[in-house]
Amino acid sequence: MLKYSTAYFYTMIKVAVVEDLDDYRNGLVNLINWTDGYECTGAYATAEEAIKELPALKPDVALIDISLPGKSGIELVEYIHQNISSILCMMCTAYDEDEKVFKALQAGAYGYLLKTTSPADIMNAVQQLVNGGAPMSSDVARKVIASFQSPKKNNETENLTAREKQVLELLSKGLLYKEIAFQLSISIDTVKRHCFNIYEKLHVSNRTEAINKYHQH
Amino acid sequence: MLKYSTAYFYTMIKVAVVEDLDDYRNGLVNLINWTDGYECTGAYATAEEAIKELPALKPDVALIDISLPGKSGIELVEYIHQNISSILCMMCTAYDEDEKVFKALQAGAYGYLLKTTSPADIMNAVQQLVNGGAPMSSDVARKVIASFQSPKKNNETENLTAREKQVLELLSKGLLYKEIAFQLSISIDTVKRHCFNIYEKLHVSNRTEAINKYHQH
DNA sequence: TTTACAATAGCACTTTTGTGGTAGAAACCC
DNA sequence: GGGTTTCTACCACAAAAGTGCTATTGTAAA
Repeated sequence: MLKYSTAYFYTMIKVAVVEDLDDYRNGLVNLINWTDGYECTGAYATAEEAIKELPALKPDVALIDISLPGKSGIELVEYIHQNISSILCMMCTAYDEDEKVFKALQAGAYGYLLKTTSPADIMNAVQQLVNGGAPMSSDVARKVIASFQSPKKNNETENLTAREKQVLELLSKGLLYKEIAFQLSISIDTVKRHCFNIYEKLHVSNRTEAINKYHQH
Repeated sequence: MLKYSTAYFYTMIKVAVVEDLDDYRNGLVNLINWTDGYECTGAYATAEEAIKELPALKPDVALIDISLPGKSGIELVEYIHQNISSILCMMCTAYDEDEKVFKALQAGAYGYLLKTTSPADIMNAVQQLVNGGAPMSSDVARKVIASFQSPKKNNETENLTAREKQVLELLSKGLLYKEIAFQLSISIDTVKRHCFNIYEKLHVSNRTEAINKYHQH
């Protein structure tokens, strides 16, 4: 490797692999090391092993099997996303695991590969990931979008007057009546009145329920 | 059209176009009508015109320019998503409008086209949309995923015991102390105690603030 | 010009919350 | 075994929230 320039070495993209099937894991490791500009800095059969070493190695990318024995790939992604967020996670999955893929993305992955993907396409996907993309199939993308779209607004909150919405907004920040009164330069009793009206309009009976309706969830 | 079989007619995918540039709009209309299996059921220069006719026509797909004069394409998507949710919206956009595209997706679109896209690829994208996909570029997909991923959990909430988390969960639903007590089969005073401890650990002083910390925001 | 509604405010009262103290039983860790 | 933490529970009190009245003002709609 050092035969080539050291400058080249420094731009190497470091990839780790977490996969329980020995053959597939070794295949990935070889593929990565054989590809110009990439090096495999770690290969693990379980999430537990990976968690021990990844924090020190900090690879750029981690290829993670979605269904690892023991601690699952999804749990591993969650751990990495929460604790070593510089690592970009890509899931490796068999067919028909849409639900799992979705959960993995939610947990912190940015893409996934089918295990049937060709070596060239695997490295394309990794490259895409590093370049700020999110390699995934179109139907998974649709699911992701659907879940991120703002939920349909409840008509009920639209019945609120501007002032009531303002009060509700402050209410949702956890302010007391007297604090809201101070902020809006009105009396506590008026704030109470607004809240009372808000609760009636939203058909709820306390601030928490009102806030929940307001935030839709 | 009816020259061909009527069965064929019934499976036609209906596409509407909302685009202010006459040439581009007409180009899309022709492209759609020339493509087997598709028909254009409406072409509008503004969102306002579209809103008048779309509820009755209910096309399968709407191609919408993202920056329409007057009511924007994003507002139109929002309207459609809220009111005629059977229509799949795809945005048409020039370059460098990532932010707008992102907002359009959030408002209810499921994909987007660059205006430089070739006729064949446009119809591919429409097909993808109808088949449950979400045609978009990889970097927009990444943005979408990033915003949908569960935010990093606050360390503070991790200090809570299992029971405290359970209480906080119920608290966040708007339940009263006595309701929580009933659900957990413990006394009201114990619930109060748990809440008191929760507030201390989270450094807050009422349920709303605790819930806000819990939900991270 | 009525009518309707929004915003304001006060008062009285009940219920719910939040704070403080104490304390026993069970589980877990050195 | 001894120490620590967690869950449980009771009491008392202060603070805040919620409910039910009434009432004035300004503004917008019919």
